[in-house]
Amino acid sequence: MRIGELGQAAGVDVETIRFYEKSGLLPAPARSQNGYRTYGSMHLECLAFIRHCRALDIPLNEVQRLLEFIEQPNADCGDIDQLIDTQLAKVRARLKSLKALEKQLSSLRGRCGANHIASECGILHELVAAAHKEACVCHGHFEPRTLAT
Amino acid sequence: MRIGELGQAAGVDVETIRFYEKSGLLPAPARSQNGYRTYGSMHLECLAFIRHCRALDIPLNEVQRLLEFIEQPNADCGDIDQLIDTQLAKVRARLKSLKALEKQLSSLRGRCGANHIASECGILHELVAAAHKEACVCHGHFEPRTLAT
DNA sequence: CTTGACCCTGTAGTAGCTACAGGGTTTCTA
DNA sequence: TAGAAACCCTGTAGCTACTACAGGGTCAAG
Repeated sequence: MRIGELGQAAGVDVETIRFYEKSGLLPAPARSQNGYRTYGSMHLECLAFIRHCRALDIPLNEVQRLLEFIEQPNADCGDIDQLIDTQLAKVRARLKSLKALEKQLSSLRGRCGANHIASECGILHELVAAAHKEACVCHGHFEPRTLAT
Repeated sequence: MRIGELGQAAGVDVETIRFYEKSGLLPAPARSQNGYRTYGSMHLECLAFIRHCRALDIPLNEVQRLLEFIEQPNADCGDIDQLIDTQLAKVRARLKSLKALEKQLSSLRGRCGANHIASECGILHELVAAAHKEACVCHGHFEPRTLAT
């Protein structure tokens, strides 16, 4: 099948398919006489594998490694456990920081309940006040990245 | 103070500071004779404001708008509520999808508890099996993006 | 024959930084 | 004083994972 059909079958953009091929994830397929790519079911399964791993937020370079493991059934798979553990840790860390963020935003949201002009906006006041505290060098540094990963 | 001092005071990279100036968020400061930037406390507060909003995952274009509101105290601030609401909704959606992701990864992790070769890896088997199901066109499409936002 | 859909390669853009490259200025130490 | 290291400048490029052109070729249907 041609690339459009593959895309339809896997629910993936043709441009994404070409991207994966260029990235080395998806093997380059045979070409027909007019230069069009020609795919079989093996490519469809490979593409589905990639998309499934992406759904698990696994970075492309790690998906690459998993694909290599499939190619080499006798390789040691300790790294696969590690990979999933790493993903799990990342997800948990993000959950934690997002919960803190939700809490803060909710609190901030509670500061303004009705339309009025900017000078009376509780949200703005709070943001400015927070910045003022942070800009006071005797209070140390607020590390924003830590919170919002 | 010079850019390095400002960066130290706010806990921000000098390159990020230049980036913010270029992006129009941070006003361009005066320059000394040698071309070095010269900052005062107003810049420090502005920078702290930006970083605080970033910590709340507010996109830079929205931070820009908030800064404009501060400049125009008589402007209507209905949009600020909207902005925080939008952020809250985004955070909640992400929390939801990450929880589902954590659940899936935990389940997947449970499939492999000890070191063995790749052909015996429960994780790999599960990933391949999932891809096989997905690659079967009669089962419809699995939309990965929906899950992993 | 024409038109629209599909295909091709290569380039560029997204968001928010971060890291050079190449060169000028300042500060400190020997 | 000289030299080295730290700091400063502008401009460019890279990261991740796509996504969207631009410009041109191919195919199928009307």
